[in-house]
Amino acid sequence: MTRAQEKMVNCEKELTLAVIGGKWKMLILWHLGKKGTKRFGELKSLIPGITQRMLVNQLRELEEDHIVKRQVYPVVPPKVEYSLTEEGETLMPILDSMYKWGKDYMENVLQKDQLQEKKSVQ
Amino acid sequence: MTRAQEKMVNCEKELTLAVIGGKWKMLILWHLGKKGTKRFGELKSLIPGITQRMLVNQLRELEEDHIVKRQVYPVVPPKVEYSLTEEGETLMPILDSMYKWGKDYMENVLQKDQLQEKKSVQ
DNA sequence: CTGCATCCGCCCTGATACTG
DNA sequence: CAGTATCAGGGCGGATGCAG
Repeated sequence: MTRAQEKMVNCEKELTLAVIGGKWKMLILWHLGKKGTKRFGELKSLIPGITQRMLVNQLRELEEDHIVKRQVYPVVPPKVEYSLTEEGETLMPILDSMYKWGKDYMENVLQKDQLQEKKSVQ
Repeated sequence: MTRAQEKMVNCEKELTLAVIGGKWKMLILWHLGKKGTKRFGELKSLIPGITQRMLVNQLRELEEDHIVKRQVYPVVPPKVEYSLTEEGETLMPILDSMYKWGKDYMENVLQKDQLQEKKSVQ
């Protein structure tokens, strides 16, 4: 039983969520998908606020789920590159649509919320 | 600041995840989207394993995010109906694509995993 | 540079009992 | 029927220190 399978209980949607739902995973996938292969340190500086522990942790889970590929170069100092697998690439359309939905939602719904707050204050 | 906004830190994708990412939210949205308006008790029996506490909790958050509409009928015994808002309907394509991706992923990737496990056991 | 180990606090979740 | 109140447990995530 893989990591993702343990989380999927009711429906295949849950499986997808289990794969991309980690706190930092969408950001990692986004960078790897849009900008291609990245080194560990590059990812770390591309994602403000993430700790080393969490970056390693999330990458390991994505690797276990066959979404991200890890390439180690036996040099000193160490060099490790991460990239999307073919399966990982197939997630990008979903991330794109989630990005668009979130953007529209922020503009449409949340803006209205703020207007109503202002009204009720007056 | 709404519930969803508090969680969105880096990117609009995170906002979408904050809206649908609750443990039972996708299942709730799925049932309301595919089968239309449902009463509280109907939802509860449609989602095996969910507790009353969590069903109330997740519905309240979806309501706060303007994804689900709550209609109360002042009768005895109480009758409360839940349905998707217009904003909620716009989530359905994303849930559909997540369903499809999860299904493909399960067939392609996870099946291969199981084959490899069998090989390594032999 | 890239990681692992440990400790720890907090939130999410579940179980249970009670109510209008 | 449709909730609310309370308590307890577990896991996720942060901080820090060490290592190859």
